[in-house]
Amino acid sequence: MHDLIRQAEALCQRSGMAFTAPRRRVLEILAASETPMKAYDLIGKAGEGGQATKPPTVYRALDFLCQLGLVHRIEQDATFVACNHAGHSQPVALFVCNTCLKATEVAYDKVAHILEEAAKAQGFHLARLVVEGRGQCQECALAA
Amino acid sequence: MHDLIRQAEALCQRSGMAFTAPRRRVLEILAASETPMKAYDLIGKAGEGGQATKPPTVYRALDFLCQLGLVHRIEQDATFVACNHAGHSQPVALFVCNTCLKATEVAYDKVAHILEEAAKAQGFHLARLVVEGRGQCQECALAA
DNA sequence: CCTATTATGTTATTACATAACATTACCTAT
DNA sequence: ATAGGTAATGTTATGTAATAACATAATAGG
Repeated sequence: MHDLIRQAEALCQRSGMAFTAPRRRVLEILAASETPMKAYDLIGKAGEGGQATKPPTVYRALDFLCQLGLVHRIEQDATFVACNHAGHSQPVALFVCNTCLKATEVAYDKVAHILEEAAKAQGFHLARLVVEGRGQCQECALAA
Repeated sequence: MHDLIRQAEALCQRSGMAFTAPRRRVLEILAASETPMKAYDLIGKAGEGGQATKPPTVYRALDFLCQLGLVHRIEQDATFVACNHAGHSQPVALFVCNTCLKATEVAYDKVAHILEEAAKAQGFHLARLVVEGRGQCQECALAA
């Protein structure tokens, strides 16, 4: 979990990007969270000493972290989650449990490939792909 | 294009649901649009005689139409598009062109299947799947 | 040290969506 | 026919998500 912060530092160093205080705080909060978070929950906690901060501060940090692949945005419900496989940004699918709300991250190379082919068959060139699911995770299924 | 309206009528009749005026108007506007529309564009046009109406009116109609599979919500940018394959709601992927903004709908049974297997391998039971893409369509690629 | 660049701070606003409650339309059982 | 239930719409207000626009500060390269 602190791994993620160290990886972020390393990644920024290599790319010549600044791992500034707001970026660090947003990533720390997300990394510490069990579940994906809404932007305004972050806004309420990402200031100095856990205080509230302003929306643009958080949204800019999120944009930055998403571009680096350190954070993923879940489009279905506009939430954000820290990435497990920090850095090496392979395509991932995100499955969110309707019960515990935790997100499971899954690599999906083969699927991406099939979709690219399907798109290509229609002459469509894919630049970005979003694959998300909702359902029930194993733990919650067993608990039920 | 009026096909879609007729299919909607038939579908509602069969299911015992009412194809009311606001639902019809929202579907008509979406069916006539080349590109996916934002909710507030619909709110500006879905009233009697093309006048503006209130948000809940439109959001309720959209929920209804989405549940019936007559309309799809594109999660990436919170837009709505009329469905081509009205009624028989097989899973679809939506590819949006960054240039002309039109959405291409593609069936993806095989992909859905693979993803279900991938999820199952982690004990995750998928209830809903979102597959969306961004890129460039054939026409815009040729025009460039 | 100056200046271009990159990032943050700040204020205000725009865009997206729903809660809560009142009202209307329609069906059906008596 | 009509009372009562159900499903849908109308209405008001508010909650939630995101960005525009401009000012200020930090930093790196010449």
